[in-house]
Amino acid sequence: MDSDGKTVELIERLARLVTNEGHAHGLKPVQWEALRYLARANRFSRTPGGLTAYLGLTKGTVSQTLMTLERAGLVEKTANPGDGRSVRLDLTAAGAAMLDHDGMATIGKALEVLPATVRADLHAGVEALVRSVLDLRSGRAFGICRECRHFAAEARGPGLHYCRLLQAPLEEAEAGQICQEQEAA
Amino acid sequence: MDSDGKTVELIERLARLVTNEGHAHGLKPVQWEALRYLARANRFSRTPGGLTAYLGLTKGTVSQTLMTLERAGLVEKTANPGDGRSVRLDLTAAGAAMLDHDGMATIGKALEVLPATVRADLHAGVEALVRSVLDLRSGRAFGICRECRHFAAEARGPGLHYCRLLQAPLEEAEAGQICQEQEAA
DNA sequence: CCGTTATAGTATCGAGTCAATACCAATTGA
DNA sequence: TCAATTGGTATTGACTCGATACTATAACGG
Repeated sequence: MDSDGKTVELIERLARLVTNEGHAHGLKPVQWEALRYLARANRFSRTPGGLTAYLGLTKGTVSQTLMTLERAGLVEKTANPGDGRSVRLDLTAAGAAMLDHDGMATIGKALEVLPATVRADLHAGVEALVRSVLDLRSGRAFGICRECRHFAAEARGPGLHYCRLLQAPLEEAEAGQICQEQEAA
Repeated sequence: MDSDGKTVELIERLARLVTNEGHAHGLKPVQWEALRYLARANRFSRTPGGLTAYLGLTKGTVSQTLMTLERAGLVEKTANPGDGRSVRLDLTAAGAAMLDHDGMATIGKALEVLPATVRADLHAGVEALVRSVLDLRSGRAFGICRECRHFAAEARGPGLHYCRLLQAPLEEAEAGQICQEQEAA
């Protein structure tokens, strides 16, 4: 029981270490998170609303963060054809290049040093914990498209998949991105 | 493929979930971290400098946060006898009571749901990772007094320990607190 | 069709974080 | 004794963040 308390303390500490990494290159932790999200999310999820749900913040806050990133030339907004209310977000070349200097690489390096079994256990444990927290909070999983129950593999020919929920064709590359709507198969 | 990369993404997500918990009762995430630190740290470490090292921030920032907490009546400052520069920090009764509403309990709840083996593996993994990151960054461990190489158990009689580094007697309760100076035995 | 309601996003405000810089007072030490 | 170090505060500017209020587009129900 108190072992759980210790675990919580360690997780708290780890979280602080992670946000500490987020102050490189004049950006803020949340701005890095936004860039990383936009690099990983599919076109249905690269919107202010998607980012808001991912970060668990209010839309006003996220709107401000995106304005800052747009002013800095790291993110581009384009109107969403088909829904005049919605905005499509994309990393600019500068935004993508910025990710090469992502401080989270430090965490990756610290991970590499650990024995393979510890890494595997850690991965499984964090995955289970994230799922568990999201459950408690009824948050979205933001899992990978391919692992979704709405995903129809090769429904339109070789390498041409389909999303039954959004009724949209999916290219091979998109199947590996994260999606707002994802629900485990 | 890059299983480590996925782990880093999960850790990033977990860190975000943790900071999301930090907005209860009108406090900010960092303020909660300060309260938790002050509840766990021994008297040698309950100073602005100790908190600064723990959080990995600059001393100016921490000074501001402490002023806010002091104004809110959650933290008390007293002069440190023996060193006129230093300030001793203590939780007030209100500060200690505030910790009963700590949002990190949500993480603890999410943890409880997991199978015991997963919890144990997670604990070991996070512990190893935190250590590894601190190593890379040459940060202090802030481990528990009793597990320090400067700790002399029962050096002054039953339940009366001693710190060889600070040359100070330690009561039983203090042996379980975290310390700024801690170095693994 | 038209009005109601829901959805996507922006505007503004106030409190606070945060790094950077500059600063002060007490301590250390050559 | 007088410089360097250490512990902490003050100030500034950019930004986060929740709250609230607002606009515009879309969906729906009669």
